[in-house]
Amino acid sequence: MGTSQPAAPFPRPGARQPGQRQQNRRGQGARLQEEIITAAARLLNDLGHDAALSMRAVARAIGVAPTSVYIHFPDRDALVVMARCHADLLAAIGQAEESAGDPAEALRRRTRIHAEWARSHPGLYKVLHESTVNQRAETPLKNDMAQRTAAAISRCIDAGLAPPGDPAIIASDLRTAIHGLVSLQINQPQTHRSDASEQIDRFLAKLVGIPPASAKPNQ
Amino acid sequence: MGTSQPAAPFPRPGARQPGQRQQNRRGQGARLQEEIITAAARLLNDLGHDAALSMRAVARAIGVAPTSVYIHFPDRDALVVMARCHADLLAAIGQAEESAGDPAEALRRRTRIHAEWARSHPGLYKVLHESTVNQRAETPLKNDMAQRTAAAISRCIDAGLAPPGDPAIIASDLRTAIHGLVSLQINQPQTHRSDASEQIDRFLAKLVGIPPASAKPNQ
DNA sequence: TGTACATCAGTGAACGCGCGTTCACTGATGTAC
DNA sequence: TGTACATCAGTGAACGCGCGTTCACTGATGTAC
Repeated sequence: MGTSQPAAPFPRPGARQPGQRQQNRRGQGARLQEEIITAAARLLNDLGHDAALSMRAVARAIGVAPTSVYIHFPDRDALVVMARCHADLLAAIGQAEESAGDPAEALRRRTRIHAEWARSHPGLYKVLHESTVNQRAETPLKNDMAQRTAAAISRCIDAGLAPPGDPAIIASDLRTAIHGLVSLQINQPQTHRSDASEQIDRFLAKLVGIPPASAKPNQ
Repeated sequence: MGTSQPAAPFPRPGARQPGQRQQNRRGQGARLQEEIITAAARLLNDLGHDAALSMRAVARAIGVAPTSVYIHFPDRDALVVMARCHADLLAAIGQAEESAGDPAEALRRRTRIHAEWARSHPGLYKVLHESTVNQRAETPLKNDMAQRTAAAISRCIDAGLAPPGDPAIIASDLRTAIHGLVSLQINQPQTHRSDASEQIDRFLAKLVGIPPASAKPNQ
C-alpha cells in the first residue's frame, strides 16, 4: 500500500460549515445535484450501510436545507443509486491492465486493484455488495465485471499461461474467493490483517493455475 | 436442500399479539430474559443488520412494555450480543462430522453444513460477519471455528487424503473462499443461484487437494 | 389463622431526538416590451 | 434606458413517526411474626 493505491474519487474532508455555501448562479442549478451525489457517496462510504444514509444528513453535509435535496431527488431511495462507483472502479482496473506485460500479469493486476479499491472504499464496497441497494440495481455492472474477468482469464489460457478450462467457471471461483478475502478484510480487520497479497497469489495459483511472479526484483 | 438442512433454532412465526402474554410467576423472571434473547435473534435474522434492531421492536415482538426490556438489558448494545448463534452452528457441524466415514468426507460435510447454515440464517450470518457487532465481540468463537477447520484439514493430510501443506494457511484459504460463496449467495441471490454444491467441491479440490467424492450413488 | 410488609415482575406516560416529507414562501436574476 | 414579469435556486416551519431512555407507579405473591 502507500502511494500506489488508486486515487480516491470521493473527497474525505469533513462536513461543510453551515452558511459557508452560496447559492448557485442561475442556470447552474445542476451543480447542487452533483454536490448531492458526491456527498451521498462519501456518506455511504463513511457509514457503510444504505439504511444509515438520510436526506437530512446529505443536506447537512453540503450546508443546504433538507428541502433542497428534494429538488433533485424525489425521495430517499433515489439518492441511493450509485452507478458511478462502479464506473470509477472499472476505470482504475482498465488503467492497471494497460501497463501489464502479459495476460497473466494483467489478470494479477486486475485482481489486486479490485482488492485495493475495496480496501480503500470499505463503506462503498459494503453498500455495493452487502446492502439492500445491490439487490435493486447494479447487476448489469456486476455482470460486466464478471465478463471482463472471464475474458482476462481466457486470454491467459489462450496465451498458454494458464491450463485450459472454462473461463466463466474459473472467473466465478476467483471472484468468489477474492470477494471473500475483501469481505473478511473489511469486516474483520483485526483477524484478517496483512497477508492479502500472498493470499491473492495463492488464489491465482490454485484456482486459475497462474504461478506467482517468479522474477520479482526484491524478496 | 429440502429435508436435510439443519433444524432452525430460532422460531419463524410472526410477532405475538399484544395482551396475549401473561406475567411470569414469581421467581421465573429470568424467562423474560430468555424470550428477549430469542426475539432479538429472530429480529436480527429478519432484519439482517444490528442497527435495525430496536428495544421497542423486541418488546413489541414479545408483547411486553419497552421498559420491561431494560429490566434485563441495560441498553440497546447489550441486546446485540449473540454468542448462542455460534454455539448452535458449532453443534450442527459437530453432528455432521461425526457421521462421516473418513477425514476428507468429514471436511466436506463440515464445509457444506457451514454453507447451509449460512443459507438458512442469512440475516444472522450477515449480522455475525458484516455488522458492527462482529467487530466488538465474537472473535474467540471465530478463532475456534478457524482452528477446527485447520484441524480437520490436518487430519486429511495425515491420512494421506490431501497433499501436504500448512493446515492453517489452507484452512484460511478455504474459509475465505467459502465465506465469499456464502456472502454472494446471501447478498446477490439473483446472480449466484444454485451451483453452491459444485463450487464447494471445486474449492475443496483446488484449495485443499481433495477430489470430489467419486463413489456417488447417483449422478 | 390473620395481617403487615417486602419483593417480584412488570406497566404507562413522558422527555427529546432525528428522520422523511409537504407546504407556502423568498430573493436574486434574466427577459420581453 | 426603464420596468414589469417570469423563472430559477433555493429556504423555514411544520406534520407525524419510531426511537432510546427515564420516572414514578401497580398489582400479585411470598414471608415474618
